[in-house]
Amino acid sequence: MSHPNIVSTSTKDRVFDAVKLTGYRINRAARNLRTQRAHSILVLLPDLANPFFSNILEGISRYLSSKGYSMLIASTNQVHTSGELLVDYLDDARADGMIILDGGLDAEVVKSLEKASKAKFILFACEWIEGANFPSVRSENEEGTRKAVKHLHSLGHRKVGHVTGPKNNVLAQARKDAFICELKTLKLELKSQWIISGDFSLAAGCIAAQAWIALDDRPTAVFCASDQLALGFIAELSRHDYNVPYHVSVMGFDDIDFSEQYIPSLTSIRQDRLFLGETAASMLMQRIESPDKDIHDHTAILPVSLVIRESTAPPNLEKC
Amino acid sequence: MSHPNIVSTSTKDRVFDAVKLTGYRINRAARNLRTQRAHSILVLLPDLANPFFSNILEGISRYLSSKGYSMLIASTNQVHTSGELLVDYLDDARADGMIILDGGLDAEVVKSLEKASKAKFILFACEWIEGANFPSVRSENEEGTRKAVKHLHSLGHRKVGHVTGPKNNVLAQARKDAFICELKTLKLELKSQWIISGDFSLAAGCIAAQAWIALDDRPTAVFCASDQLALGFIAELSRHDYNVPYHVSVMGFDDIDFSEQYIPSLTSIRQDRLFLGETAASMLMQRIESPDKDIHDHTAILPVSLVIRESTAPPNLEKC
DNA sequence: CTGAAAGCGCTTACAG
DNA sequence: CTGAAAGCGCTTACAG
Repeated sequence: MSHPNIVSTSTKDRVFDAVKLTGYRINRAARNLRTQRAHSILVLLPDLANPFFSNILEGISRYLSSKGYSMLIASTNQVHTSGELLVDYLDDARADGMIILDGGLDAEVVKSLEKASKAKFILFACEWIEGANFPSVRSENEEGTRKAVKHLHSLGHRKVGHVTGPKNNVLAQARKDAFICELKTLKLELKSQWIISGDFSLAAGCIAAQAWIALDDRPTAVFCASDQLALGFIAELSRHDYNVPYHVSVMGFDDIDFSEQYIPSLTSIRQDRLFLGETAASMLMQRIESPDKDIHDHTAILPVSLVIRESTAPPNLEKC
Repeated sequence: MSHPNIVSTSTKDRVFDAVKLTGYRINRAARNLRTQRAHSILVLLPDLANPFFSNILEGISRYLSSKGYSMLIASTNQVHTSGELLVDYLDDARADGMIILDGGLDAEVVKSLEKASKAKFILFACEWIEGANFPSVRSENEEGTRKAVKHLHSLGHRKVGHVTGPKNNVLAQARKDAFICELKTLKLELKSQWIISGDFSLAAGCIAAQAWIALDDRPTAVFCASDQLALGFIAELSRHDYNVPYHVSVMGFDDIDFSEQYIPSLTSIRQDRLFLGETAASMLMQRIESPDKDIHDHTAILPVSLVIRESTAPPNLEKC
């Protein structure tokens, strides 16, 4: 049955008839043991409860199931708290490879992954580890940030602020650096208090809004490092009777589903998370299925696009 | 190593020393083959991209990893489109059991699951199949609906509408039936056009809002079968310059993260999805680990609670 | 092209 | 309490 084309037609028919008759189902545990393949890969999320990852999972799962592979899921917290080692998934033959969506792994864990016997089959998606040499798939964070700042600039904003993601997060860092860089390119002023620290969450967006309200000299537009930040920011402003985009324009990054339905709907930078998942899965599968081939596509950077909605508008100079 | 307590201490030490020295890792494929257990369970979602399920997954995953089990994920669409059979996961020894979060499976698929050799290890969570005999875990849909209607009634609303979930969905049906029933109990009027068909999505909420706007005699409060519906409903009303709760009170069901941050924040019926996931996993594991024991807890119904926020208020009679 | 044998790495029962 | 043997159900190489 593994190689149906090398036997005669009559034998093939007899075999397939017998399969139907007896209801034979292959036993994957036996096959996995014999082939030394788990025929499954592990996807590691920072936090299973975060809906941001749903679409990426969908993309990964689609690709894997088309190749007959299963998708195992774990979250960083759990692996740590349960005392399991991440590298065990590879070493104990539970998974043939790993897609890691968490760039915030402990240095110690990263080290153990780097020297794992199956280190070649570890790939980062969305986030990545600065300094480590794992292949990765990510969005155009810099270009997306430039698009955001340019959009606000083209609306007439000259005082633009930024709410960052969590300190030490690679995405947050990349977006913040690109933000500062683009402001310089456009020769826009940047006061240090216009950069407000956050952490990608709704709650952090609320706190950032309070910081914005407390400023003497407020930016007329704010680029948030995630949509959730932006949504929380807008919500808190609204509670203090500030209107978006009338008093301040607000942008996010990600374009999650809710952004379109929020009031006001949110201008954002769209990442195609489904495609990101599919790309990650296909890159990893390529390595697993042809382990000897030298593969050159080490980092895939996927395009993002500006989605203009109601939360950004020309600055309302009289009010600011 | 499977039974460390039946050997002498000295032997035990020698074994564990050797394990450390050689870096021995158990091969799970071999263990799975020998024990005839996959040590993993499959979670089937209707749609991986739907963030509603994230917290349930987190709950399931926590419980499973505490028992040394892995979590496999698939979505109904994919299983169908890839031509795989759902029942194969059980039959080919990939999974020891299944938690199904989709009550909308084809009758044919349900039938194949019912006569599966491992049918005892299939459990429904959140949704369920009317007429089938699988164990299930669900929230108090009826009681939650009663709490919602009572809340609106106690605010003074006498004309209460409902936006339903998808036709044929068990949750939608349960909530709609309970809604009609509670209105009768409270002796409230119910016009047939006050029940608006939806499908749990943001987009359906928008369409339902248009239907509400088009009514001659509008309900002063609307109970939506999901938070996403309610959020879409509010968004669309806002685009037509209707204010919630001033022109109409709106409630949801689920209490998803965004509901707290929406403008206005959403009054809802809270389901503890994390706990639901943990309960489902624990019920299933009990069956898997003691297959001979007769287990009586066939259906677990978990409590829900009313969360009052800004989207509901006393009716504004002059405006309606 | 076909059939029988070996072996993947465990666990379990059994003999000593 | 300890050690050696059998076997889970496949796949792969090998002999016919």
